[in-house]
Amino acid sequence: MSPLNETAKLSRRAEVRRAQILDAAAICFVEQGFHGAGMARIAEQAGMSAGHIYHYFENKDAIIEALVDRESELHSEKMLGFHAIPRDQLLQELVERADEGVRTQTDPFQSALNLEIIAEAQRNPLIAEKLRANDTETRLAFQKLLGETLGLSDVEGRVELMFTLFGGLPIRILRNPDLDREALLRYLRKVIRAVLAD
Amino acid sequence: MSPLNETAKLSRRAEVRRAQILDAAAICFVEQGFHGAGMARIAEQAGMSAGHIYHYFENKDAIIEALVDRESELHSEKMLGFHAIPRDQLLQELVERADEGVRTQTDPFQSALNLEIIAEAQRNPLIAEKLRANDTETRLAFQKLLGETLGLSDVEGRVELMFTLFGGLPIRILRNPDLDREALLRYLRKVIRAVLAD
DNA sequence: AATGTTAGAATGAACGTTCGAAATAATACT
DNA sequence: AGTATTATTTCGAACGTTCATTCTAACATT
Repeated sequence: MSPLNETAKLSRRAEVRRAQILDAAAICFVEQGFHGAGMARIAEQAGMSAGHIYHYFENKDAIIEALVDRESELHSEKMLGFHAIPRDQLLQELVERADEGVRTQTDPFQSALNLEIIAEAQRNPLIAEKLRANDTETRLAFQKLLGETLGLSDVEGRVELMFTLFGGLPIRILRNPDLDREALLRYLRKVIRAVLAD
Repeated sequence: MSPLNETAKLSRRAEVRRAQILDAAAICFVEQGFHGAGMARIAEQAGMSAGHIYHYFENKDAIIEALVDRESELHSEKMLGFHAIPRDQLLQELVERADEGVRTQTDPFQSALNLEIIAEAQRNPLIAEKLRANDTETRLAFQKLLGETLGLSDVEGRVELMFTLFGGLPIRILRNPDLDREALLRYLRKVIRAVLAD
């Protein structure tokens, strides 16, 4: 075995463990909140002792930081995926994918985790910075998409409106769990067309 | 002094004290979150001892409950205010008052407090119920407004979209503190017209 | 004097974190 | 190959701190 192989194996092992902890932490944070979830509870969910978590994360804060990084990456990937769509199908695709966005953003687990991260960002400057960096990245990418591919002007306002709308869905589903997604979608599609039309 | 007068005076006194505590708690919750803010810190901000707060509130949970009640009432009043507008001015008014809504919902203190309440609602069923009751009340009132005053059909979807949009602003301002409110407003007004048109 | 009001120390529970030892895996040596 | 040695992983008990809450006694007001 080459040293490279060994290190890679060890790293992979550690990565699996880290992912295990992050999965457990996500569940606990959703159920009890970041401050409500104790390390003991997270450890139990991850199937290891509390003390052992500290071999993979410096402290509790580091766990939520890693969790935010992981979520940010997923979010970025989704957003950057739009760039692969040919320009003559883009508007149509955006309208049609609206319901996928609604489904994701109103998913009980995902929306709860999003809100938990948002709440933490309010008093943890590092988390806030991570969210803002991710927002800037995806916002500029979407602006570029609307400007270059669809040839729109005044892209800042259009993107802010779309981001406000989809970003607001987790709160919406919390305030009205019986939300009629289809009724909302009818007007959401109308809004997308109105905002992304010249 | 009549007993009535005495009781009224005492009640008023107690009400002032309660309001003092709620004001202090709101500040602390915004700064450190519900779980991060200690009773000692709240007491200091309110200008009294920690133990004394328990003469006005049974426990810490009761404070946030009262705070949510107070915010809900303010929210309801604002929403119900639209009913006083004559029908031929309503659409115009709604479009024009959009910037007032944006200002309120993106105000640093107010939006932070809103998000704090949202976060607490995620794991405190009583708070969640209060938010949902308030949402149902204001949602139905707004649906009635659109249906009866503007004569619109399919009001559920229209209202859900508008509520998602304004409700999403606190998250938006957190993710992008440099949000260009004017740019957003240009499209927000467009959306209001598109959603509230027949 | 009596009743209502306040302060702040005391209490007990919960939590994040540390630590030393036990178990397990990996490596070296005969 | 089989044993000895070293390294790594894992555990769970112990520590120190923090925090909500209670309690007792002092203070003010009527």
